[in-house]
Order: sequence, then C-alpha cells, then structure tokens
Amino acid sequence: MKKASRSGDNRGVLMNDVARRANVSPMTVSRALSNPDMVSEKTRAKILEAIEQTGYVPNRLAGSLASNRSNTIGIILPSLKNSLFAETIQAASDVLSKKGYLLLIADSGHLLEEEEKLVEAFLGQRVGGMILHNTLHSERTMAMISNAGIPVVETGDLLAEPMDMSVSYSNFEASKAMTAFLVKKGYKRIGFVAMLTENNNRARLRRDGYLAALDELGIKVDGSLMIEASSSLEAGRDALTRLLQIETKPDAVFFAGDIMAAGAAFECKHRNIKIPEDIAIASFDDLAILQHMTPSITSLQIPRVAIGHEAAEIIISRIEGRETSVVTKDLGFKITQRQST
Amino acid sequence: MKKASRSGDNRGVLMNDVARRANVSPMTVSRALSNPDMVSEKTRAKILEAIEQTGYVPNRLAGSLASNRSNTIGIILPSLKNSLFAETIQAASDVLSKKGYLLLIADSGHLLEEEEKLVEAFLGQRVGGMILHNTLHSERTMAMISNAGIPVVETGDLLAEPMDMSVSYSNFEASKAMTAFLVKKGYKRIGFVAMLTENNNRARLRRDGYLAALDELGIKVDGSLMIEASSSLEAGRDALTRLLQIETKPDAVFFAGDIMAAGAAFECKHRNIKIPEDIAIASFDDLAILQHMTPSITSLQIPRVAIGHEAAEIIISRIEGRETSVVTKDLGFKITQRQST
DNA sequence: AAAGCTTATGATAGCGGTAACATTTTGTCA
DNA sequence: TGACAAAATGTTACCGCTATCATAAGCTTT
Repeated sequence: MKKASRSGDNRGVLMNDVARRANVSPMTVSRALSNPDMVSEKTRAKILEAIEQTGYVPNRLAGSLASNRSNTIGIILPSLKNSLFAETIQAASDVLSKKGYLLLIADSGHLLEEEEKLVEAFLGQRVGGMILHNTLHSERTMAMISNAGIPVVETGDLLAEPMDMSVSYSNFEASKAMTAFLVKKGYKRIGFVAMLTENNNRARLRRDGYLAALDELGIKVDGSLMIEASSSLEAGRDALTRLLQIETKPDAVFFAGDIMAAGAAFECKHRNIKIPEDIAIASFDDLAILQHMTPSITSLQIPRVAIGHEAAEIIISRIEGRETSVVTKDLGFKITQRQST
Repeated sequence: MKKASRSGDNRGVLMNDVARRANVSPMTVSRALSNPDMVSEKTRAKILEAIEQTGYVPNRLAGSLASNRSNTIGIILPSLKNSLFAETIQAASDVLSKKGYLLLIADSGHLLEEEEKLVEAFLGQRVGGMILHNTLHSERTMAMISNAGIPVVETGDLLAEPMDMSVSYSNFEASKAMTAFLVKKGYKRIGFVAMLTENNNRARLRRDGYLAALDELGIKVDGSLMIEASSSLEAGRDALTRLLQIETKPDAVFFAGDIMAAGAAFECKHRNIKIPEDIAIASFDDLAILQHMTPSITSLQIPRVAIGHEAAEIIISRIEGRETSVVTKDLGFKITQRQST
C-alpha cells in the first residue's frame, strides 16, 4: 500500500506534536501525564485538550526504556487448559489493571525448560515483576531472576525459602488435613489419586501429605490404593475404575487433583455406585460443580482468588518501592464437608 | 539498598558489553540475534559465547522502539471468570509463543468503556496485533484501532463487516440450528434461556437465532418461554425453576449460555425431574462435564480451540507481511445429540 | 521593591537497541 | 592476478520518551 520508508512512515502522533499544539515543551507534556501536580492547572488543561484533539497515545515502550520502569507483569502457569487458573488470573488481572499494569501471560506446559525460555522472554520484555505458579525451576531460571532483581512471587505452594516471595497455601498440610478428616470420619481404606508427579512439586506434596496423615494416625499405607492420574474428568473416571478393581476395595477416595473427583462421581452414577454408602469421595479443589452435584462433594477450598489478588498486590507494593518485609504469605485452605463423605 | 543514581544503576549487561567481548560492533551482535545468516559462522559463534558468558538478555523494549516492530499481541476478553476462554487462550498462546510472540491479556468485564481503556493501553504498549472477543465497540475504540493500522481479529461472532478481520462461527446460525433440531425432534414448547443481552451481541444473536428458527418453522413465539440469565450454574438452576413455574410448561429448554445447562441438569436431578422424559435439555456450549453427566447433554460444539489457533495464525501472517486476503473466517459449529434430547 | 523561596517550564543528553548507508573483507572469474 | 560483485562488518543517526539540571516565573517577606 504505502512506501515503507523510515521518514515517510506515519508512526502517529508524537508527544512533540502535542507539545507544539499546546505551546509547551515535550517535557511538560510528559509531566502532565505522569506527574500532573507538577504542572499548572492551566497548562494541564491545554495539554489534555491537545491530546484529545490529536488522539495522542503515549508510547510506553519509549517511556519504559527511558525511565527504566515497566508497567507489565508476567505470569507463567503450568497450563492454561484447565480452567483452574482462571480465577487466579482474573483476580491478579483485576488488581493490576486497576493500578495501570498490564498482564503478560504464558504457560510452560509443565516443562522446566519452557519456563526458562518464558522467563527469559519476559525479562527481555523488561517486566516489572513476575508471578510463577510452578515452584520448581531450572538453575538458569533462578539465576536470571535473581540477576534481574525484580519482584517475583511463587504461588503454587507455600515455600519456606522462595526465590523471592511466596503467596500460597500448603499443599502438604491441606492434603494431610483432608486425609485426617476422612480417617476421623471413620473410613478405613482411603484411596489416593495423585496428579502426575513429574515436574510437579504440588502433586508430590499432596501425596506426601496423605502419607504423613496416615503415618501420624498409625495407619499402614497400602500402595495399591495410591495411583496417579492426569487432571481431567476422564482420568478421574478411569482412576475410580482402577481402584474398584483391586482386591480389597477402598471405602473412600481422596482425589488430590483438579476435577478428577467430578469425573469419579460421574462414573459412580454411571455404574450405579452409591456415594457415600458404597464409596466416599473427597476432592482437593473446590470447583463450582462439586457443590452442585448430587450428592455434593466434600472438598478443599483453595484460596484461588486470594492468591491472585495478594500476589499482584505484593508485587505492586515492591515495584512502587514499599518495602514489603513479607516473604511468605500463607493464605490457608478450608475443608467443606458435603454429602459425599 | 543501593543508590538510585542513573549512572550508578547496574542495568545489567548490554549489547555493547557483548560486542566488546566478542570483538565486534554492537550492530553485528544485533544481526547475529535477529538475522543470523547475515553474520559469518565464526563471528556468530564468538558472539553466542559472549552472550552465554555474560548472561546477556536483549532489551526488547529498545529493540521494538528502534525497529518499530513489536512481539506482543493483546487479547481482550469480556471475562476471565468463566473457564470458557481457557481453550481459546491456550490455543492462541501456543501458536504465538511458538513464533516468539508474547500475549498480553485483559478482560473488559463486558464494559465497552473498559474495553476502550484496554485497547488504548495495548496500543500504548505498541502491540503488534489484537484479538478482541467482543464484537461491540465504542466509537473511540474503533477509531483508535483503525488509526493504529495493526491487524485485529474479532472472535466473538462471525462478522460480515469486521473492523479488520473476523474468525468465529455464527451465533445466530448455531442457535437457529439447535432450535430447529429440537423442533424436528418433536418438541413443541421449547424454552429459551439467553445470556444477559446487555452489551453482549452474542447473547442477542443467539436469541434472534432461536426466534428465527421458530418463525421459519411456523411456530408461534411464546414470550413466557424466554428468559435471561447470567452464565453460572446457579443461574441455570434458577432459570429452570422459573420455567417450570409457568402455566404451560416447556417440554424442552435450550440454554444459550455457558454452563447454564449443567446447572439446570443438576436442578432436575435435585427435583427428581427426568431428562429427557419430563423435560429435554440442550446446551449452547459443549463443556466436558456435559458429556459426562448422566444423562449426557445435547450440545453445540463451538470451535474454541480453532478460534484461538486461527486468530493467532492470521495475525502473525499479517504482521509478517503476508497479505491475507481473508477477512472473515467461518469455523462452523456442530450439534452433538446426546441423551438429554 | 529587592531578596529569597517555591513552583513551573525548558534544554540537553541519554535509555538500548536497529535502519540505512558506508566501508572493508572475501570470493570469483576473466 | 587484477577487477569486481557479494558477503561481512562498521558508522552514524535516531526511535519516542524521561532524568537531570538549568532557567524563568510567581509569591512571600520585611
């Protein structure tokens, strides 16, 4: 269409154009935008009018470059497929956009090296801070982050020694608590369905919590009651099916991963197995469907929204210079007993 | 901690440092990174080594500013709360990150003025392209976009006259098809639960599709069979309850919004209403749970993944200069008949 | 009304890269 | 082997904005 010559390109309205129109220097325009109080009311009005008239949109790349400040925050999740992170993202996004920050999002597909690449890309983009859901990182990832000196929050699990900051709940404690809850309810053979543990520390911690609870309560662990499954309805159905095939069936199953419990419940209905009479079911997460199902399903409420919220808040605090002594913030969890146990 | 003086600040390793270490000019380093073939193999090796040693991470803000090219794409959704967009986001993200683009994400909360602000913020960030799910925009939004001259894809509905490009399916046709399907199945009084139509063109189009089908098939519309509800399980249950209270009850209900049908199915189970004997249920979306429920629920399959995929592809094509003649791409839909009808 | 402040605005020099053009090195062929 | 094109590298200016310091304008104060 148009010649692509450097000088000829219309790159749009510049701060300079606004300045000329308002009869001030570009610097004053800059101030009017980022430090309104440093500019007299009259001048500000002139400038705003000029902006309006010209349709000027400040170039934040240039701004960030010059000021060495950025208004983007990066978030890396292990996956976007599951809706699970939706609430967290939304919460973070709410807080951030309210304060004028933009959210860069990416998923690592549970791969450490992919996370590494993404961290590098985000740092290249000079994000002001990062939220990482995974708590397991490559050496280089950690080196790059510590080198960058930006605030970073890890949200996947409560960390005693985070790279920088940790905002979460304890997967171990949560899992342990639910297991103990089931034991106290009188269940004797409690099955455990873990998420895939490869590269997923949360999955391991949940499994460890289950084991710790049994151990503490003096119950012998039966390996055949423990299996792994991916996070999906199908996997949940599958897992249930498998557990029903072992010699001495479980009287309760604790699904320590996303939406698997719902899948299992569907499978029970399908097979006409009564919950909780024939088998009790408990879930780690607390998706809306779990409480709407018949019977409703006992589950652990994870502070998804709070995590997004707090992570964003804490990063902003740090970016804006408030010294946050907080390094680790435990947002807790809650067990909601429902009809399934 | 440290003095915050401009010169004193350690802003990290610069291209210059790498250049010196590799005994070349910065420009050669730049080329080695963005146009490897323009640099001799030997030099490239030296440079890569220097980069490795120094841990240099190119500043893309500076790069984008100088080259007037950006590696970020923005996506604005009406909401992140529902998981609904997860698949689309993931699909887009996959394509984009594979090609080295980063995804900026934000939600407008179904508000046109919020969308406007976000578009401005994205343009300020000089995104290379944008994906907008909403198809209704403020005047200024459209002005800004046309002015920016970047590729923009609207994905919420198939548009005859998109601002720039449209990648989607026809909400109207889909809704009409499902309604016709129910009619053909022999249902006489088909209830319709719409999403909230305010600021939501898709909601209106779906309603219009329902009306058009009835009209075409010579069925009189009964206003009492049409209600609006927000997108949630609760709202679905509620809607069903309301429809069961009218004098002449519907024998089928078409839920034209996200997850409402699942809510309705739960409510039926709760009230011991048989599906499809007492009432048939059809859903607009096709979430995994719908096919796992008992009975499984007839629904419309929306090309969520394809939309994200294609939208991203087409934007990249345009950014990279390939002239895409495509303006509107219809990805279609599919009705999956299940036990509920 | 001049001195002494505070407040508002301007001039200048980068931020860290890349485009465009200039120059050097290398390779090729008569 | 000299001439010349192609390939590799360097030089310079500038992308659009902001930090910093300098200057001008407004306000007290006595």
